[in-house]
Amino acid sequence: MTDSAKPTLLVVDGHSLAYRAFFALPVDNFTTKDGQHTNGIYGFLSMFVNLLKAEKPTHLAVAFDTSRHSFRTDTYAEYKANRSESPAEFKGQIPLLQDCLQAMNVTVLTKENIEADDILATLATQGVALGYDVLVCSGDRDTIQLVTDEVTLLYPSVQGVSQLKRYTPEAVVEKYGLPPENYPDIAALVGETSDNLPGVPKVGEKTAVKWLTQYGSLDELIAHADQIKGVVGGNLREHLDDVIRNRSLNRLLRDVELPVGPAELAVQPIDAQAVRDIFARLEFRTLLPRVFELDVAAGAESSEAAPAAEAPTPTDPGAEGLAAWLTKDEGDVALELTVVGGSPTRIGFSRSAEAIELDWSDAVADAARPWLESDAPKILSDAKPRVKALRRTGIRLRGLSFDPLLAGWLLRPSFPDKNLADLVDRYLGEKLPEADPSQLVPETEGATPGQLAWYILRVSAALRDDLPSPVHGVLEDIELPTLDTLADMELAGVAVSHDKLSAFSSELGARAETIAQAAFETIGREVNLGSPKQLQEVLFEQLELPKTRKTKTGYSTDAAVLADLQESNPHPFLGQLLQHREATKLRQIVDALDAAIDGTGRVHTTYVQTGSQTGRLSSTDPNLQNIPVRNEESRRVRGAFEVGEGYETLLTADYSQIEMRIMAHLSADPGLVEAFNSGEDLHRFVGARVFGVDPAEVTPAMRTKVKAMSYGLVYGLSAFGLSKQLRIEQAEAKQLMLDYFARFGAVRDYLRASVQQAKIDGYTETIFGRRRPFPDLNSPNRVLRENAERAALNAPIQGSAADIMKIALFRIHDELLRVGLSSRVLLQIHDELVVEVAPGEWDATERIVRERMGDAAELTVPLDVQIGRGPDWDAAAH
DNA sequence: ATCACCACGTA
DNA sequence: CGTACGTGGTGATA
Repeated sequence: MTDSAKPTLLVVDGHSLAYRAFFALPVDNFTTKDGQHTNGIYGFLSMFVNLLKAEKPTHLAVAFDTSRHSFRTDTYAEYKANRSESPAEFKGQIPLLQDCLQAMNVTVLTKENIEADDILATLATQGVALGYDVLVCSGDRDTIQLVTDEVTLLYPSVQGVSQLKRYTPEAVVEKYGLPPENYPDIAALVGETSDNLPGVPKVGEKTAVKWLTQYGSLDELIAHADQIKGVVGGNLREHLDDVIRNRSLNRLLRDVELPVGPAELAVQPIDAQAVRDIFARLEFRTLLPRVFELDVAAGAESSEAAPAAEAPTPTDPGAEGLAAWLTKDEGDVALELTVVGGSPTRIGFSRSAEAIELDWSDAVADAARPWLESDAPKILSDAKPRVKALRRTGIRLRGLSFDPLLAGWLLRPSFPDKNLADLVDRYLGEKLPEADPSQLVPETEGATPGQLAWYILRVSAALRDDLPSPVHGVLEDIELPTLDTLADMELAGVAVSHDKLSAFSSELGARAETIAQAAFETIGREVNLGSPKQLQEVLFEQLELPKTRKTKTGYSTDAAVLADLQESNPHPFLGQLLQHREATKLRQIVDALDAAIDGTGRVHTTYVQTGSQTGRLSSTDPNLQNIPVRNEESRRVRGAFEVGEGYETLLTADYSQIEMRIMAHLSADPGLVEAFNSGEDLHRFVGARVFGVDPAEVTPAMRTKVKAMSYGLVYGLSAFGLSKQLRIEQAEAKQLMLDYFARFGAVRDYLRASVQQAKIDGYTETIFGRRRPFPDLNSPNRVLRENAERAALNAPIQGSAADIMKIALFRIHDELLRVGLSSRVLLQIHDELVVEVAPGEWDATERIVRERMGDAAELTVPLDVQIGRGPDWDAAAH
């Protein structure tokens, strides 16, 4: 605040300042990994933060133009007409800048047909009337007319936006020789090139000031225009109309109707989480502390500093008191289990404002067991590892009713919060007390299990309020049952033969070595064949092969590129390199898998339930969803996945063409629906339609083409991409697409409509109500927008397939348990399941798997399930 | 130690 | 200029 007790109102022209920043900052340094330019946003915010820090306004607003069209262009069509269209890269930054300001709780004002400076003029006038000191910050000279004793203009100097010159009445007089209210007169005479307002020829600032001083005002000057001598006098008389027009156009409106007045513009605390979110998206790092510092300096009651409700101090009811506490029927219970090395060590519970906690012991386990195994609803955060830990102690937890981590992912699958602390921060605006891990004796105590349970309870209530009902349905009907199933699958693991793997590894290692030596022989020196950098030297400098596809750091040496090179410029090194890559890659997979085998000969992956944006699972440590299958040799890895001891055989089951079936269902395309109901091979059927021949006459080449086209559809493939994949001319690819859509037009219509709907809703939805937001669908940045369009096209299809598989998976799991079979599901690979079948259970298991996969969803086309049987994964494939 | 990048495995 | 993932090596940073 200024020395006086007067409030200070700061009004800023966002458009003109961001525009200056846009040209002042090099775009190369301000582009996110997605390709979004941020130089204008960054430059503006940097200047803005400095401004707030220096001036400490009590009231604040930022105004923007809505378009280049305004009431001024209505009166004078050429107004600003000479300005080149502002670049799309700039325009795209404005909405994001406004998002930033919104996150900082700064009022953003715009008005149709009104320029930002008119909004500034209006607020300045109203502010003065209310007795405020006013600061106007604009890059438009016309705002000089606003300067008075109470209104100071901050104008960016030519050096850049960070340097602001203060225009007080004295400063204006010093610079222009006339008081601020006369500046528009000067401008009217001189003209304003940037606004396409021509003035009087040969008249510059000097002459204008001389005349205005002499006659006292523009009106007087015009009245005595005939007295002015010389060429300039004649020019003035000839251009009087221009001068009058200029003067009327450069007068700023001071009575624009606005939704808020200065009094409602009091500076607000920032929304810390929103600022973090948007800054993370824009990849602003250094700006974040500067903005937060500002908040604290202003003494604003920031959300960070908001007095958080105090976590209760948990009591220990003892094993005796525990059962009684748990069976009180008084509302939701959250529980937190501390797990160390896969076993429970401590357990905490919370109900409303109460919290209890106990060390884990047999007595505690026995006291809690009836409740844990009952249907009574339970809330756990990151439940899967805790469910697993309990299961290891022989307790099968039931009644899981909510997991805030899953709920948070369903709500924002693109930015999943990693842990409870993130959720507490985002949904409660509080800091979860955490022990400082860097200190042996932490200064701050971490929350105890009982307190964590209390936080889980509250954060879950907040999340429940935010979950749209279809999304809540996905949580309850799909994700929670799936979680339970995954816990069992991970615990079971899959038997993998160390002997097979180590033999294979040695073979591959020896082969890689032989190939490497031969390759070194070929090029006459030894290089690291695993280093793309060194390979580029060999290929493009030493061997002088033609340069290939560019990457960020040079030229690509990937397999597709090498194969192309081999065709155009055959060289023995290329083949050797490809073979070496194949052998080392395979060995790496084999070794990683081997290393993951536990003491009982089994490998336990971890399924990350929040691991994708579409609803699929992901698999880590090790990833068992990318085990090779595409060529004969690599399938030996699958051969190492064996039926475990005590079991009879492996069963594999997969959905055939599930994504195309979902397309048929969603688009209701009569041709595609018929294809699936006819029982004919899909690609043969489609090929027959597209090429107008009998199914029997569809050649392999035709089948390959429509197959690529069908699969490509699901990903938003372009004619360009299709031509590249099929190695055909773009024109032919284009024609293929036309022929395809001539027969299956409803597919194209559906895909178009689905993206269109997503643009309106801001998200896509699967058949079961899973949503995925797409903020970039309306982005002016073409790369960003088109990427979002393809992802949005794919999301409902891939996501619905994921939903269907999850439903089938947990129903199979549950039914196997319910009917008392020992057979168990081990792996899920998106559209495939691997099941370990106990002796004598083949028929029953096969029937359950087939039926539950087949009826997991009611579509207009059947869900086809292929089942195979064998002693190992490779042999069980059909 | 940590990160970005390339390359490559799967559905 | 084809969606969704995870892993491991290299080479540059800290």
